[in-house]
Formats: sequence, structure tokens, C-alpha cells
Amino acid sequence: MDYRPRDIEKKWRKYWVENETYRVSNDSDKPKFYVLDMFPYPSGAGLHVGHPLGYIASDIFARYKRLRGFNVLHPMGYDAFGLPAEQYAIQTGVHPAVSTDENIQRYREQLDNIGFSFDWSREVKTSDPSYYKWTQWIFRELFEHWYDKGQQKARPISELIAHLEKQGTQGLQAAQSEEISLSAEAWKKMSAKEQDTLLMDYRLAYRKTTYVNWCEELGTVLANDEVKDGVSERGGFPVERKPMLQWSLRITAYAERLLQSLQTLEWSEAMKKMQSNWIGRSEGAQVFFPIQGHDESIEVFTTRPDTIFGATFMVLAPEHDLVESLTTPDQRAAVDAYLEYAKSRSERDRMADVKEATGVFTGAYAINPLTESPIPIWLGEYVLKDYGTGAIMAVPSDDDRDHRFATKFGIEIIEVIDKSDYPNAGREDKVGKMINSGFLNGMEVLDAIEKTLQAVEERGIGSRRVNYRLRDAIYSRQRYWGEPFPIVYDPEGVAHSMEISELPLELPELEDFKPASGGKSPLARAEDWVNLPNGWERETDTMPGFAGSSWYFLRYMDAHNPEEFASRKALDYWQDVDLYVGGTEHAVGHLMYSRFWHKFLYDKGLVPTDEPFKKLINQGMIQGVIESMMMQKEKVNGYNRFVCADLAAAEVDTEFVKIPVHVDFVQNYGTPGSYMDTDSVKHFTDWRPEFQNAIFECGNGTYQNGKFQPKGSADGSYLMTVSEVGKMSKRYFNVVNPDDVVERYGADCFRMYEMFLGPVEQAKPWDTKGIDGVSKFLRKFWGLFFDEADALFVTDETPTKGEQRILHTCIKKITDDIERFSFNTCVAAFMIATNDLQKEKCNKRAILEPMLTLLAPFAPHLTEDLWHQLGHSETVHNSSFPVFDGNWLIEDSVSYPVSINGKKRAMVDFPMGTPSDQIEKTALELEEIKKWIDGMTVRKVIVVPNRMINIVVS
RNA sequence: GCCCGGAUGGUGGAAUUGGUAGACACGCAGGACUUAAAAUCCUGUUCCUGUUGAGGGAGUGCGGGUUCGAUUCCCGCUCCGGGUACCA
Repeated sequence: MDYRPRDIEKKWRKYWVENETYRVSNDSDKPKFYVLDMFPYPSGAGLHVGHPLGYIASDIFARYKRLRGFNVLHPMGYDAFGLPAEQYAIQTGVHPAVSTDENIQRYREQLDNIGFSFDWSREVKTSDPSYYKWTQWIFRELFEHWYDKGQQKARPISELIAHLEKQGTQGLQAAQSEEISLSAEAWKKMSAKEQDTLLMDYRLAYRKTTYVNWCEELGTVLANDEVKDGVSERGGFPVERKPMLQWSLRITAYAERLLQSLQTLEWSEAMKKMQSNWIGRSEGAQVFFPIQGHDESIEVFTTRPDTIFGATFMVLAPEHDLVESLTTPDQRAAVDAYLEYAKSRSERDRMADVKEATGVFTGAYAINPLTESPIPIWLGEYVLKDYGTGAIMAVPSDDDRDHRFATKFGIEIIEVIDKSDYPNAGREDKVGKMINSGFLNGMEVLDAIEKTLQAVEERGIGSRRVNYRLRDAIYSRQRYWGEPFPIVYDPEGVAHSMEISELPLELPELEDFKPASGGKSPLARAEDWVNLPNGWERETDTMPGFAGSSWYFLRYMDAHNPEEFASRKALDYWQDVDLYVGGTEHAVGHLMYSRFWHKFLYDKGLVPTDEPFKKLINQGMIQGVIESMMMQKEKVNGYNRFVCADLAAAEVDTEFVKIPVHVDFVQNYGTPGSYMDTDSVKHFTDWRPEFQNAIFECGNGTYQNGKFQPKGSADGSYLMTVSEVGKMSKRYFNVVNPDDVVERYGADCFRMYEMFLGPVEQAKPWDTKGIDGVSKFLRKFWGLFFDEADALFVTDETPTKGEQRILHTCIKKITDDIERFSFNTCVAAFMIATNDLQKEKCNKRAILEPMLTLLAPFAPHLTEDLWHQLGHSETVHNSSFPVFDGNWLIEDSVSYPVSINGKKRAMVDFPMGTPSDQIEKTALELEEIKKWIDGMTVRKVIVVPNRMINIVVS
């Protein structure tokens, strides 16, 4: 019987669906294991061969765990809200729900084609009201809670109100936007609106005016990680800073816990580092600098309190609250001009010229609290409103930016650290001895920091303080295709959360998805929906992309529960995700927000664990080969002119642009010798008719309008192209669809080839060339079960020791390698075992059957087919993984390499357990060894039992 | 700039605790089968040197170090990939 992947794969996929083979129960005596893939956004482009890499790895692991006796949860679903569908709707009028569903269907077909073991009965979709009901519900919970820094947990807002009524803000340790001090009487006297505003300072989901990344083109606000280099990540449109009233989530309340519990996670160090950098904890001091002639003082945060004697000026952010009152009349004009300038500067401008200091003097002076000398107060855009206190004490002697500023504006610089003992130390290095610093003189920097902290606290001019770079997450989007906020405003403008019984609040139907006027969401146009009969109004913003994906892994545990986001029983059984597989691009976005939400739910006692994802594996990107031709920028006599890459390099004065070419047209693509022959050029001009009359010039001659004019005896075009490795994308014409590979080689082959390409975590270019090796292997493996006449031929004879050794070597290797996520070496091990068994002409059931189970996670279809051919009526995927027996691997003898000074010179066999001294003696007497030690002195002989022998001579 | 990764044959990669560098594949070369081709199978394939054979030398980005022994550990560089940035 021939191996025909197309037939058997279809057959068994149908069988698995009909038999609900991958359906998982929440009721099981088996230990649980939760394997999760990162939520895909179903884009219109469908899957390319890079996407399934992680899914294949996790599928292998899930199937392996199942065979090892675990009850494995391995679900899949869709992050279905998002900008692209909405942009598409604006362009075409197709409702985002419709295009999203089409895309999902396409994804599903592509995923099904690869033979994954997902339990599709648990599929979730974030845009489904039965799902986003619970996204809204969690938001509502966040709105109804504040964070108690004393107890280190979230508490209900009602308890905060009770506290305020009883004793005002006294004794309150809360995470908040601005520190407030208030008496109980003052609280009680406040209007409802005033109380609402005050509570917003505490709520975990709150509304306030923030400077946001406003993108005019998209008509919406973007999160920091949706902005790259000052333009929107999607579409590349300009982004500017704009103050707007926005919903935010107080993730900063959890900064310390998010940082601390990173240590408990099995994530790559790189990943943890990225998160801890993002949180950006720094220890230092909060110090108050009195202002000359004012009651107020300026609060700064510094990590270098030791340098305070060198603080010769202060700098405030242009947006700082005190700017108005500090500015003196004669500086007024200059300050106003600077503020005008600062406002015009977008984030992008600021980034562009980081090196150039700008600023203006306010005319006011502060008093350095330690030197007691007056120091000038400046404004400068290098000080950021949102970081620390929005004001700094500037120490030009020990800070590069302060130094640049002081040099430019002629401000005094006092050296406070003698670094003569550290000739290589830079300005900001924390080394050296204190000078010109009063009571600190003579101390080492680190001691001086501690001493200053003490002094600052003793004198009551400040205190120790920990600062975080992490900012609260802006949670409003002025879009249609997202979760509506479960918030209504009364006529006073006070925000109220909707009753749980009123959820889900569904999106209203709209005809037109363009943003409404005044930077408002398209929802504002659904007046019937916005305006409630009682005169109240709905919030018209919607939630951002990360809302639905911040908790989806919990919903899979109990995907259709209408009463709760997941039942207590399901949560207690599944606990958390044991293995999470996905790309690094979510390092600080999704992974940070999910951890934050999870900790909040944990505080509420709603989930049993403090962290959602125990182990994380990051799959590398599969890249594509990008082939381009060099085209002269200017047309020549009205024709486009393409030239060979070599010629283009020689014509230094001519400007060229790279025109990407479909890789299929290019000969030897992906190599330095890639080129377009005459046929390729013809294909190209057929494909891109706008270049029909173009000139194609190479060393061999010139091609135009279907004719090749050779130079000399050349017989065709040899137009060199430029090869690069990069993103697989439509615009480079290098996208490879997994469906095409599966059609040609079968899903089992595709799965194994993706794994064989290299370590999962490493980025690598896709190249179909090597796939034949895997395809041959699968045929060979199949062939083990059949005789020359292609009839099934498997016997019940007792296997030989050699056959057992092949099997058990393979079991050990596969088990070890799956456990350490080394799937490429697994494939190699299967190849070795198959080659060896073929040589032995092994057809014993006792060997071949365990081999099937071993291979089942990798090649689920082929193994299922052979398993049934062997007479089983149950699926191979519910059989049990073969047990390794080390006894079969015990050898009678060991081959030792014999080295002279670490270089291998001979091999010699010894019976197992030969004593070292005898090994040493025999080794020294070997013919091949003697000639190396003749005339030399043997200094030492090292014998590592069962490993090697090294003879040291001189 | 700072923080992480990485660099091994013509190519993808292997070497798990410091112990035989190049497993397993691709490609290439030669051979078998075939009228022929495809498919399949066999042999060879790090480089240099050696007419064959045997042998010898070099070799894991570069330069040094530790060690009997280094792809693996340490120090200093180069290049590539990713993250991040007036962060006080």
C-alpha cells in the first residue's frame, strides 16, 4: 500500500470530528495540563507558513502530554475586534462583523488543514456579545475598585467611601493619580459631581484628562505601543500629543507586584528583562526645593541624592503646574514664546533632535536645601510631565543632559565627585569620592547616597521614594469595532456603572463607520442608543484591542457559561496556563495587561493563582526571501530602465529604487547568485503590465518588448537581483500559504518540516528546498509496515536486542527533547530510528507499535492510519506513550577515543566496567599511540570512565 | 547610548554537565536499477596538503586567557537580529 497523505489525512480528520477525539472534559481524575497559543487576530490576508510554527509546537506538546496521561486543555479562538476590519468597513461599507466572520472562516479552514488537536467546542471570539459581556463585567469591577497600598490589594469603592466619610483621607494608603488630603467634613460637603471627580483619582478604571497619542488620520487615540517612531503602527500616520478626557486603567498600582512575581515565572530572561525595563523601577529620593518669595516648593525625584551639592539649577517640564505662578514679569514674554514652541512639538519632533537642548529661564529662583544657595528655575522640554514629578534638580557635573543644558545656557557647573581613581568612568557612573559637598566630602558615592537619604529625611526636606516608569494604560478608543463601555452619565456628568443584569451592552447597528465630529467615536452618531429615556447618556468610546485578550485564557476553561466568566469549579480545576506559546511582539503589551487583570481577579478571590502564564515559549519569526530588481529612478527616453544589481552598484551617480519581484520568477532565489533569465523577465512583464515596455539591462545584453539583444555570444538575460531576508508579506510577493504546502506534501510532512527547520525560538527564513528530506522520511517510515508487494507485513515475533535498542534510544531522545522543546532534534531522532530499523528489516509489532505512539504527536494522520491498520479500533491519540527501559541500552563494551594533548588519535574498545588503570595501560601500548609518545615524556594520563582518554605528553 | 539574543561546512542545523566538532537533512558528485526519465537505493562530501593508499596540518566570527582538554567558562573586540530611550 502506498503512502497517500491526501487521502488518509482527510479521512482521519473527519474521524476525529465525528468521534469528538479532542473534546476535553472539566471533569477528570487525571492531572490537568493547559497548553495555550496566543490569540490570533484574523486578518484578511489569512495564515502564511510563519504563523503555524508556534501552533505546531504547542500541538505536539499538547498531544504528548495527553499520551502521558494528562487531561489537556488546548483551545483556540479569535481576537476579533480591531482596527483593520473597521478601516475596511470605512472603505467598503462592509460591516466589520461580516468581514471578521469571513476572515475567521478562512483561518479555521487553514488551521483545520494542519491537523491540530484543538477542542473547538470551546472556541471564543472577543466580538461575540456573550464573550464581551464578561469583558465589560471585568471593566465594571475595575471601575468599582481602588487599590489599598497598605494591604497590597484591590478593595471595593464602597469601602473607600466609608473611609472618607469617617476620617477623610487620613490613614489612607491608596494608589492614585495625585495625592489628595481631605477631611471627612470636606468630603461630605462635596457635590455628587465633585465626589465623582475625587473618586476617579482612586478607581482602578478611571477617567481623566491625559495627554494622549492622537492620530488624526485614524480619528483615534493610540496606546504607546501602537505608536512607532512617532507614527501609527498600523497605517503609518502622524501622531500628535493632545489633551483629552480618557478612560485609563491604573496598572501602576500593581507595578511592584508585576515586577516581583516575574521571578516566579519560567519565561526567558530576555522576556522578563523587557518587562522589568518597561516597569522601570528606580530607587531614590523625593526632595522639596523651596522657591524664593513663594509659599510653594518644587518636588523633584532623583536617583542621585549624593550630587545635590552640585545641583546648580532646576528644570520644570513646560506643562508643569507651577510654571504660571513662577514666571516673573520680565521673563513672561520669553516663557510664553517657549510654551508656544513646546506645544507645537510632536512626539516625533522631540525624538528627532534629542541632542539639542532647548529651554527658557522663568526668572524665579529656588533654594538648594543643602547648600542654601539660590539656583535658577528653567523650563526645558527634556523634562517630561508624566515621569517622576515633572521637575528635576539639575546636576550638570554628573548628568549628560544637564551638562548639555548648562553648557548651552551658561549655567554654573560645580564638580562634586573626584573620579581621578577611575580614569575610564563616564559622567554618570556612580564611582569616585565626594568633593565640594559639605558633610559628604571624602565619602564614596554609594555611601554618600545613603548618607544624603538619611540627611534629607532628618531635615524633613524629603524622603526615600521608589519611582516607576510604567504609566497607566489609556483605555478609550474613538472607534466602532470594540467593546462598548458599561458606563452611563447622569445629567450632572457623573459616571455610573451599568447593572450586571443589563450586560452585555451590545454595539448599536451603524451604516457609516467613520469617526464622528470632534474626535468622537462613530457610536456618538447612534443617537437613539446614546440618549437614554431618563435623560442619561451612554459612553461613546469603545475599549482597546487588549481588552478582550487580557482574560480570554480564563474563558476557555468554561467557554459557554452564561452566569459567570467561568465557574469556580472550572477555574479551580484548570488553575492557570502551564505552557503559553507566542511571539515576542506581545512582550510588554498583552503579557503585561493580562498579568495585571489576573492579579486584580486574584485579589477579588475570583481566580486561584496570582499569575496566569507559568511557562512561556517564544517562537521565532519565519522570514521570507525578498528579491528585488534595481530600477533607475528616472525614466530613460520615456522607458523604465531595470539594470543588473552589479551594474547598478557600478553606476554610483545614478539613483535606483528596489522593485520587489515575485520570488517564483527568480532563478537561484535567496542566494548571492540570484538572477532573472529571459523567461523570468517575460513572466515579470506579463505580471506587471505597467513595465511592459521597460528596458532590462545586464552584462549579457538588453531585453525589451519580448526581445533579447545579446552582447557577443551570450544566449539570454542574466539580470542579477538583490536578495534579502525579511518579513513575509504581500508587498514583497513572498508569502507562502500553508495550504499549498499541505496540498503537495501532506499536513504531517508540513508539520514535521516546520519543526525540522531549526529551534522553535529562533528566527529563520522559509525555504521549501529541504522539505523532500522529511517527505522521504515519512515514506520510509510508512514502508516499515509493508512488504515488497506493498501488503501490510507486521509480525508478533520477539524483537532482537538490537531492535529494542533502536526503539529505546528513540523513546529516550524524544521524551527528553519534547520536554526541552527541542523539536528539530526529535525529527532527526525519528529519521535515525527509521533508517536503523529499515537496515534491520524490522517488522515486529512490539517495535513498530510503540514507534507509532512516539510519532503520533508529530504526524497525527499517518500514525492514526497505520494504528488502525494494525487492528486497533480506538484512536492512537488516546493510547499511552511508550515507557523507556534503560536496560536495553546497556552496552557490553565502550569505545574510547584516545587523545594526545586533547587531539583524537585512536579509538579503542573496552569491556564495560574495565578499571581505569588497565584502560590507561592498554591505551599507552596501542600502535597508533606509541608513535606519538616515542621520544616524548608522558606527563599525565586522564581517563574519564565511559567517555574518553587523554594522554598529556611533552 | 543602554539591555537581551546570536555568529559552527556550499545551505538549514546537531553536539543536554567542559570530554570523539559537523548528528540529521538539503545540495552537490559518482554509481545501481531503467531504452530513457522520474522515483528509489548505494557510496562520497569541513578546508588545506598528500599523484593512489596511508598519513599530516588547520578548523566553531576576531584577539587573548583559564584547563590535561573549550563550540561550551572568563576578558576584550567585530558584525547581525530584537527590545528600549531626553526616564531624572
